Amino acid sequence: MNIYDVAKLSNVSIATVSRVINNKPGVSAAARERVLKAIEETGFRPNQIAKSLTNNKTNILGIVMPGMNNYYSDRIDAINKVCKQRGYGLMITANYKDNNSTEEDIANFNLLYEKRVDGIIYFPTNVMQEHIDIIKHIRKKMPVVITDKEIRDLRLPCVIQDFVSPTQEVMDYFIKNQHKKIAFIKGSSYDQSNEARLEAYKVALEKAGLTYDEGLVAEGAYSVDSGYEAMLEIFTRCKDMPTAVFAANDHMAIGAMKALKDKGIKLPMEIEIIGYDDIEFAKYVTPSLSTVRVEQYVMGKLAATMLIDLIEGDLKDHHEMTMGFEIIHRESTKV
Amino acid sequence: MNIYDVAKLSNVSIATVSRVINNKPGVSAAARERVLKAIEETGFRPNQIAKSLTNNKTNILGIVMPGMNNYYSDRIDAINKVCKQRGYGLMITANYKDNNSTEEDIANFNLLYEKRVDGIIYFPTNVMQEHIDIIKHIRKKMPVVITDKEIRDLRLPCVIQDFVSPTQEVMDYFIKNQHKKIAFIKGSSYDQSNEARLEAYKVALEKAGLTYDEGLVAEGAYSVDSGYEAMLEIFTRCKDMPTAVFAANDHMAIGAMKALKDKGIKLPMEIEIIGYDDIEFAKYVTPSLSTVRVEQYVMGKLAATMLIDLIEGDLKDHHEMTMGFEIIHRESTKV
DNA sequence: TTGTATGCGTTATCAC
DNA sequence: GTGATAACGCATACAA
Repeated sequence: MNIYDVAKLSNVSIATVSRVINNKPGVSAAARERVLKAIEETGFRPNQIAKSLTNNKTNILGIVMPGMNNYYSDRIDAINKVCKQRGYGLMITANYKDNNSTEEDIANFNLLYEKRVDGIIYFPTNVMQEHIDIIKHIRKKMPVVITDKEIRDLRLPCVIQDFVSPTQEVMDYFIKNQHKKIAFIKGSSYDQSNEARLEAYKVALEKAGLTYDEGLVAEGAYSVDSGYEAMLEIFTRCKDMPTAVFAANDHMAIGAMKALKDKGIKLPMEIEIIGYDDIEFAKYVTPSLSTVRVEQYVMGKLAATMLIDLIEGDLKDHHEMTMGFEIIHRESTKV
Repeated sequence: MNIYDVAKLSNVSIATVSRVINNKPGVSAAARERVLKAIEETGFRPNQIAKSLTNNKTNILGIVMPGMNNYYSDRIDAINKVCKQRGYGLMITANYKDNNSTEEDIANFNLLYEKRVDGIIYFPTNVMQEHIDIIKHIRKKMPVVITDKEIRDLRLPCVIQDFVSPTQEVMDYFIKNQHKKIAFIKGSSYDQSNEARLEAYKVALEKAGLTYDEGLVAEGAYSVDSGYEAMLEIFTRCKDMPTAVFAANDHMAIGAMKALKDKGIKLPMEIEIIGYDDIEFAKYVTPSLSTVRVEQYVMGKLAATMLIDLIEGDLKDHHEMTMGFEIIHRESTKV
């Protein structure tokens, strides 16, 4: 069933059918009626593939991301919503290889490029030269928006998540409260943002005249269990117990809290702990978890809006936004 | 940049370029080399839109779902992974209108149909006649696989989530343990599966010779907060305190636990509670939450595999699977 | 082994 | 107001 069939059924040419489909003027009421009737009766739906080929526009946005999980679901939800509101579809590609293999990311970029999506949103973790090369190539044909961080030399339009300032602010809080032994449970090191946070952690220590102790830092994999293990690891390694803990996400913070409780340590009296993300459960654990909140939903919305504006030419020059954050104090900190 | 350009650069015809791109035989080594070199140099990538138009195949799967959230993220992740492994892309459409408006679902089906995806996975909530009509139309052109439940009269290939048996089993457990007042915190009533569960709840009561008390049932919206409110609602309505609670998901169960703790009620001694989903946090709340586990990841994997098998003709007749489940007893139940 | 010509389902240009 | 027809980028049947 195509416009030829509809044309035949309604005794008009395909040009007229096309005009009716696209609500264009220049069609007599009688003809329009006949065409509409034929469409109604046959259940004809225009083939957007053919349309895309002629128009050179797919009305589809693409996403290149590490993998679908709870952390990203709000962001994706927001992007999806913006897409719908503005008449776009959404193709998602994720990286299922260990450590977010670069080749897989490249394959995903290529897939979206070959599908001729109108634009791409990229959630980077470990950005290599290969990423930069392919983005350079792709952006000649379609806009690419990046979230979380910028890429030097590329000046992509972006919605940045500032990981450094929250880390500084958390550390400032701990230091102000006389903590000398501050543990840091970091995320997977293949995600460069974690190195940035670790760096901020070190800088804050130095600024306060405290020496960096490797033993106080452990790496988790963003899961509750890994936070539990990381906390135990720090305990077995250190002679002096830490008196404060900063975890790179709430899941690990909650795992760490569990480890501390199992050891009979009182929170927040003996140890203060702060997480990251403000997941729904942060306020329901005992003690409720203090944390850093960054609005993932807003982030997705901004990125998608920026991309579509770019596609539609409403935005011409470089655009860059930075997400705000908020430290939420609950029962796992003293103040 | 298209095959004509590549053909010109390598001094061959577009047919030869096409053969090289698709790794087809009948090309001299020399010609192949020249074409490959031209592709390499120009960064040419075949336009899959054009390819789809000739082949009548997009290599894209579509999803029609209520909305992206934590509950679905595992399932989507699995589908995405299967897609990738088998060479498909994925388009996701979600329903952002209040109460999952039927019109929005229909619009999503139409979108995917117009994009000529190779097949569709549908996550139904409230199935109306309009859904049935459009699926009947669409399935003439592409396979549609449904998850969670079957639709009478349609006999779609499906991966069913049996909500009734777990409800029965949970009720049997409570009844065996001498509970007479069993509260039920149900999910949104626009999702028909919740009505099925409520029905199973009533049947179980009747079977045990207990009378159904409306006051013991409250509706939540799947969030922790709504579970908290639902629990309070039941308390204010009932003279006799319930001694057992079954919640339609873990979020609401955890909210209910919080409400109970706030009232100074001891779990599980005074009230036993069982949730649904076995989310990651179920084992980390205090007391850890007993719950019903259904493998969402497996469900997504099965559905996607079924759909692709259908598309590729590896599966010809009707296929139907039912997901297993498991009741996991932790500290919120006595046994 | 290679090339030419046709078709896929649209949109858009142009002539009527 | 209407209809032929070229074009979009590719695959492929057929000819050479």
